[in-house]
Amino acid sequence: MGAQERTQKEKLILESAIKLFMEKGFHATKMDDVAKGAKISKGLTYFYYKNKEDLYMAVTRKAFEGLKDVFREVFRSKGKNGMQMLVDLVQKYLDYSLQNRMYYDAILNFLGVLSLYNDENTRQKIDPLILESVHFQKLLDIHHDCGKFGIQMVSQGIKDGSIRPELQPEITFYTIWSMLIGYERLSGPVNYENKEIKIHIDNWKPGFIKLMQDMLKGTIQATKPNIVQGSLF
Amino acid sequence: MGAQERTQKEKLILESAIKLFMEKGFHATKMDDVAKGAKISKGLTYFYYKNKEDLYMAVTRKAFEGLKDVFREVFRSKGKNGMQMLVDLVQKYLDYSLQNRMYYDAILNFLGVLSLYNDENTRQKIDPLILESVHFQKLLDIHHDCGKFGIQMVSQGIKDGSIRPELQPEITFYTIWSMLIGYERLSGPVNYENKEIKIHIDNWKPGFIKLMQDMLKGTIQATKPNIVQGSLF
DNA sequence: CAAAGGTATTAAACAAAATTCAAAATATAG
DNA sequence: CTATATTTTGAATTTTGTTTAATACCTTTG
Repeated sequence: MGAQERTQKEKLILESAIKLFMEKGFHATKMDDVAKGAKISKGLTYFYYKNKEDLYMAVTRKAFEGLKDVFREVFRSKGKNGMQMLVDLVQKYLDYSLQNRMYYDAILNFLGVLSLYNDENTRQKIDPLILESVHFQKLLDIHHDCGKFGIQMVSQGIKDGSIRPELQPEITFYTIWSMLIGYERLSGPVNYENKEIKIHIDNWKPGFIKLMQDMLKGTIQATKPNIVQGSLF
Repeated sequence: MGAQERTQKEKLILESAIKLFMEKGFHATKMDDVAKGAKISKGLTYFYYKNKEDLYMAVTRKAFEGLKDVFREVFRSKGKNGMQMLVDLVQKYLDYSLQNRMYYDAILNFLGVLSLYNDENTRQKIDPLILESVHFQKLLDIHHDCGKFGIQMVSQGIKDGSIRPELQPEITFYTIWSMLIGYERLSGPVNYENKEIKIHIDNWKPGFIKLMQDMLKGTIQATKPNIVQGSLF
């Protein structure tokens, strides 16, 4: 069996895992089911993936690679100034995170682990199986690349004058990324008491993007006031 | 044994669980250890908590109650306008999330579950044990209360003129909350290649808060430009 | 006060699922 | 075509969450 066939099998297992994780989530998915889905024996999954955590890291890697594609695609697109790139990024990022919930859960989980990893005092709290995974190492790079793309977009915006010059690219980009991460967690319909008003992704997103733009622009042009209108409290 | 003694035992178990979750995390903590820590038999933990998930929900509840205290405390503090309240909230929220990492993980996990819960199509993907937990129901209320506090702060700021009037309180508050959620996930030292510059919580936070303020204020007063200085790309 | 009934507690049994392993099948190379 | 390495399997093992049957304890009441 050549390396091609090997990766072939690896892919089969990965695809089975992705399908099941999407349907039932990580914990409800049994290694038995993954094997069945890939039409192999359970033991063989352990030949290609060290353990369930390693398999999850492989899934996470695929998820984060997809997100990195979003960053790259936006960054490579021609004829946009920095601000336009960032608005575009926000749109596409949110689309990706909301349309691939399981993937995004995986990314978020990785970011939590990363946060522990970057601090020597907390590193030992990470499940050793995660650190042993080859995919974890790759994820560090992918995360780094995304940050680099984003920071460059802000820098670009400062250079071309679409973003106010006193901003620091790193801090600014990380703040935007923070917003994006939280958005997905909070989105979805939220009911407020017996009132029928819901804060829903569909009517929240434009306001969210506008706020981000306001944050980056030098001057804010006031639109018509909108005070109590539509407000619950 | 009266109700007091009962809650006494419940607390003992909860405290043991919290201690262990903080030290080793949820998965690495075994029900056996929890029981040992509370100096009771393993079986008894199942008398007071239906299952491990239920116990985790109890921990999450304690975590979210602590966060709600932060919201309430800020909201009740006198002599502040809306903007000052929000800046205060951001400071205290980040302190809380960074000083209680395990608690915050639990809250974030709950927010993820909530996001599934609020959408009828995804609700069935939630582990039934979570939905059965009494603590889950309480968490819905606590989450709601936090939102209410935050939205009221923004409303207050619009009324007293410290926040620009065209903003919608709900959307604005949820956007701020998004930022806060993401901040914790991204914080910690991040290394960029061989350069020794790190984006660290300590030097990121002031810039983060400034950006949030800029977003809410009607006019942005430019400070001295800071373009390439300290920027990596 | 003693029997009855409920509540709390334990230790052992059970079950589910991840992981390991020894043996068998298959492929590859000399 | 034989020897060696790689792949694959199914069963054994282990770990750990959960259930249960038996026991101790406490409270009420006749």
